[in-house]
Amino acid sequence: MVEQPHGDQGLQTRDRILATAARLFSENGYEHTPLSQVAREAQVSKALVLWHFDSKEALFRAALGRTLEPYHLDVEDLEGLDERAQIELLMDRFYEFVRGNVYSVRFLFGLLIRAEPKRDDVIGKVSDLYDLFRSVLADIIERGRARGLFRADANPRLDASLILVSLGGILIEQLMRDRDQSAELMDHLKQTVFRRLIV
Amino acid sequence: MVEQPHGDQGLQTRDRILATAARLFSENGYEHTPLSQVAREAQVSKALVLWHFDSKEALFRAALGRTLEPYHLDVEDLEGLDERAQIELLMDRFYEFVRGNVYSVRFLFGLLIRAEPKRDDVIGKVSDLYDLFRSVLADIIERGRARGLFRADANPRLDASLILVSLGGILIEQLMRDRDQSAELMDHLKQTVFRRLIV
DNA sequence: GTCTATATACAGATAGAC
DNA sequence: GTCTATCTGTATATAGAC
Repeated sequence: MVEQPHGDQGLQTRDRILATAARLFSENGYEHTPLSQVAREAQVSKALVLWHFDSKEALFRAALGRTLEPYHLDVEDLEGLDERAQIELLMDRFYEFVRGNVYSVRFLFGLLIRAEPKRDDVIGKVSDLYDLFRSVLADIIERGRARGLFRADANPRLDASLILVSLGGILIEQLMRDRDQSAELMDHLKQTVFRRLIV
Repeated sequence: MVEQPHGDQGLQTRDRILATAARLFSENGYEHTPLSQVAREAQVSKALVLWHFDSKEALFRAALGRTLEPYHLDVEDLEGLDERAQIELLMDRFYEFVRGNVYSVRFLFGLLIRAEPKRDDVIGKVSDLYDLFRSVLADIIERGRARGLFRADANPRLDASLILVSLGGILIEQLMRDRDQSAELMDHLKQTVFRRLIV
């Protein structure tokens, strides 16, 4: 896509369109968000939306970038904690992130699970994040084992994966069902994890 | 919807339309399945589809019923097995069912996770199945504990829930990612579960 | 019951004035 | 940059012949 030169007014408007699109795509999905709605809620005409972004698909990609911005894994503040506390912190962070980004998580999930258009774009990004999370967890488990804090028969790769899929399962339980027992389940998962890991 | 009287030919055709719709909705979702495609692949006209089913939505509901037919939980053959084997059998059955019904699972999942039309219809059915599965698991754990096979500190309700969400997590991992490590993870989950439960 | 032909609505996208 | 007006395609649904 070619970036036209914009004045201040243009940037402002373009940004408002983008923010509106990101919100609507997150809330209602690509299919259920007509350009007319984006235009209306951004208080511009359809034609202007398509002037800034060449097509609905281009708009989607741009909005996706914005939606994914808060998705990253911050590991800097893990230092100084023992391995158990590190794992616990990561699990809590995952949980809180999901709770704080329900709309976009639901949206991305829909993209990944369905045959929605252009899921290939996002699948790489989310996959990378997932793999990063897992490898960070596995490294922590490995270190804990080397230090003698965790059991010798801990399996860093599989234990990390199991923690992740369990977190994922709690997340979808939370996304799909009314009655939210996720806090209780999180506690129980932690107990189970550490009972398995800790010597 | 009013059921018109049909002759043999009508029933046959109606059934073919229904089967085609169920397959296409499962494969591509409601939004990506125009009536024209249903009609073409069922080798009838669009008008006939709408003669048998009053609207696309009515067709969807009818097809959904058919899609959900294989979704049930058979617990009769659990008798005679000890509690560990019962749990293992249920986990395997869940796993195999998902692998054998990828399309419809993916479809239902999409319905549940997204704001697709009429998800309320299906959510009850799937929710019931989920609750049934969990209560069956919880009962087995409770019995195993009473028998002294499982640890006294086993928590039937939470342990059952954790098994279920972990299974669910493995399932989505399997649905979303290319590299399929689900068999390995299933094994590891079982080990972890029984290490936690067994005395 | 099944068809062809058509009505109606709305989507994404373009043309051209300002 | 931003608009109004319009094009074009395709969707669901209906009318009416057979």
